[in-house]
Amino acid sequence: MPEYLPTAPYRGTRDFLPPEMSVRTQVFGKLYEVIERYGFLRYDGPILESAEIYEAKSGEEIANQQLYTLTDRGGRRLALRPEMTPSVARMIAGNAGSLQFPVRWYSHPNCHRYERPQRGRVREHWQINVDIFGSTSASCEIEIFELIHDMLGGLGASEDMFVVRANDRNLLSSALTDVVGVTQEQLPEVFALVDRWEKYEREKLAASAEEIGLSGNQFDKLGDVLAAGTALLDELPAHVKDGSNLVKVLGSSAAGLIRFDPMIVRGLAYYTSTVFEVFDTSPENNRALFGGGAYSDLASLFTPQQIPGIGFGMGDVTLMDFLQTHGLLPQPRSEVDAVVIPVVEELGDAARQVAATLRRAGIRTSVPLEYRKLGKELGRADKAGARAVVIVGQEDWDAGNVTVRSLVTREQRQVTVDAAPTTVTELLTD
RNA sequence: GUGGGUGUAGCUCAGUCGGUAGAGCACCUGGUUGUGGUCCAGGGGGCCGCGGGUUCAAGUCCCGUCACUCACCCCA
Repeated sequence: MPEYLPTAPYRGTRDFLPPEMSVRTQVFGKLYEVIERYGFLRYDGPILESAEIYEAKSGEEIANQQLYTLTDRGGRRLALRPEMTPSVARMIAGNAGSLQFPVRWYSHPNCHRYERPQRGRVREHWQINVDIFGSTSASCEIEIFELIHDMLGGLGASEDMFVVRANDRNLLSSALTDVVGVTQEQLPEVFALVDRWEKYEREKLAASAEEIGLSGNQFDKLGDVLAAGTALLDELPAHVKDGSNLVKVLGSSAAGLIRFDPMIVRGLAYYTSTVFEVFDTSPENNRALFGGGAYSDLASLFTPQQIPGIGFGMGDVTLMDFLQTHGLLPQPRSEVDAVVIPVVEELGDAARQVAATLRRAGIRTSVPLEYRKLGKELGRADKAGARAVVIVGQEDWDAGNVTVRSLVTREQRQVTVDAAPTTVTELLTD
């Protein structure tokens, strides 16, 4: 008995069969269109990168536990990219001399992380990355927030289906040190505590706070700060607020695009000021849909030139969950619009000639690759999603005619060969 | 890495007290030599995840293992 290899894809990766691929193509095609409407240009890069570029900035978890690494034949340590930001930082740094900043770039790479798969998380995901490099203006934040709303809106989402929660790490730092009295040394740990504030029960949070060295009083004050919303801003020093792009956004006509939320922190180490996460408002998807933030000096690994930026990554897994939950997934496209069927095997050549005229008219057309009886082919054409067939029979063909039949209404018409494309088009546009 | 759930036909699943492997859908053929979706008749398909144990006998009970899945950790 021979041993066969498994047909299932590698754990945490997915095959995209044509129906699913069709849905994805439509969804992402729409997103590309919206993004490009803002003037963003698409780029791409290698899936393999030097492992070093992830070890400094991506955060310990990704580098130590989630990175797929390998050594090439020359002994170089490589990694499958777990995210796109270090790659694009490398590209920007390497080409900074010839770019006119600020630049708007986007990409749609597949990224790999070695993790345990579950809802909203796999080992290979496709992530749309959108970034603006070379500007620290608050207009960048505003444009990114507008774009997020337009992207989700373009997919059919209404404003009540999602919320953009935004924070500024500098505002939070100030609140923690100036209002709660957290020391500089405690700050990273308190950030981590804030990050899980919503997930843990109060006792668990209190225990963590005590471990960090916060008093009971400070812990209560921390809770007040995180729940304060925009009222928190009144308690912060003027120079901190003056330096915050997010405060500028909140004072602009774009304020309605976001909800200020001191609880948003995000794990990635390179964010330095604005951070945001987009949440599905339906309870089934409690995880953040996607998120991003601003960084003051992303390319420091590659160049002394300081290049700031802001951007976000939108993963396909959580996005598809969101669209499915809200009934926003498009239908897969049919295989073809029309099928040309020869009634007898000898008319196969004639059928191909007719099909060629339909294709020249832009009609997606197939001809059966193996001869079958007409009745069978009509059924197969219908199943393939064709809405029209062209029947090529001996008597018709001898007279220069074919029969065009609608698979929807069952009407059929005898027309000349030359008139077939127009007749099919009429049926398809009805 | 930790914990729970589930593995039977291509898909969804049933399988009682351990006693020869089932249904629906899908697929193929015929009824119908140039007209499909309905209907009728027939047919192909199974290492019951894998390995071991108990038993006269295991899809069923026990142990192990792998896979899938959900949650934790973390993150898109």
